[in-house]
Amino acid sequence: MSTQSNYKLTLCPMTYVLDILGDKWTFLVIRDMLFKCSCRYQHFMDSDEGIATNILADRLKKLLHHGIVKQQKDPDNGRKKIYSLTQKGLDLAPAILHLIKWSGDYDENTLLTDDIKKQLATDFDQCVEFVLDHYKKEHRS
Amino acid sequence: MSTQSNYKLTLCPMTYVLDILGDKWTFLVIRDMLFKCSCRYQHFMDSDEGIATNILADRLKKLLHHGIVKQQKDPDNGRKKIYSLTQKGLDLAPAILHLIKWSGDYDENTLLTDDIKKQLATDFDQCVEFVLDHYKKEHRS
DNA sequence: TTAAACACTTGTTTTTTGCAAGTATTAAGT
DNA sequence: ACTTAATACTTGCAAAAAACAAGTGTTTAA
Repeated sequence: MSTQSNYKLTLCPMTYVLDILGDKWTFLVIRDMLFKCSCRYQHFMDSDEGIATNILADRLKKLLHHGIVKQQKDPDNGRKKIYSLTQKGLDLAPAILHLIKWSGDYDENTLLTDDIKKQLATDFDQCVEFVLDHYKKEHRS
Repeated sequence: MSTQSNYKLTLCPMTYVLDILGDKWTFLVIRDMLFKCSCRYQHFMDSDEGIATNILADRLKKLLHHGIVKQQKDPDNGRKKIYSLTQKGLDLAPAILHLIKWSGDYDENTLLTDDIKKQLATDFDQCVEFVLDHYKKEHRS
């Protein structure tokens, strides 16, 4: 970062990020897709955090509109819709994983194991790779 | 990440993160501290996004309570309070910078220069270092 | 000792969320 | 073909949170 002088001006705008992600439920929907392989409406509804159905519908619409999530019909059952992450959505993985790492460092009731905390600390990029590979594997079958 | 089997169970909990950061204004306060060297109430109030005073007071209280921000009296002027980030707060820098990088990749109206985008793409860790060094430098003077 | 700067608080309106119930579309069974 | 059920939502209403406007307490400078 050579142009030290004006990094304040150029680095700080977050409107785009916050318009899309500045909301707990949006984050949780993406988390469910990335880590729990949720891909259907009911999966998100069943999540522990208990999202309301109108909020879920709203957030999915927003995520579709922003091209973070895509939707398709289940070829085996036309009643079902399958939601999945686009590349744009997958590119959020490092940021989300960083937040998870952070919570592992500071939440005294974290559910992260010492093993995983250690891997996040020493091989962060590899952890991201692992998560993405795992996601792609699930979405081929 | 060797324990492939149950990473879903162990990686996904984000309650701690979202209780603290699952809110647009909290994020903006931290952003202002990290990138704009805001350290006083009025700085945050003056931010472009236009936070309301009661919301700002609430979020600062929350951030103090969670140990992300600390508060001290200005030795030169007892009317002023100086807010600054703790190590816990500074440790959010990589996650926030990742989100900024992401917005640079996908926001067609991004304010990030090509130069900075390139540096974020090729030397992400160095960018984090730079931001943290810059912060520490400002908070010594 | 008065006035003004700074960091808030309080009260009210508006917006968003959470909850419960209902609806539209597709599919499966008879 | 017709009924029933599954899935993915929508709608209406009460409660919570945010936005807006105004006021307050403390410190300091004149």
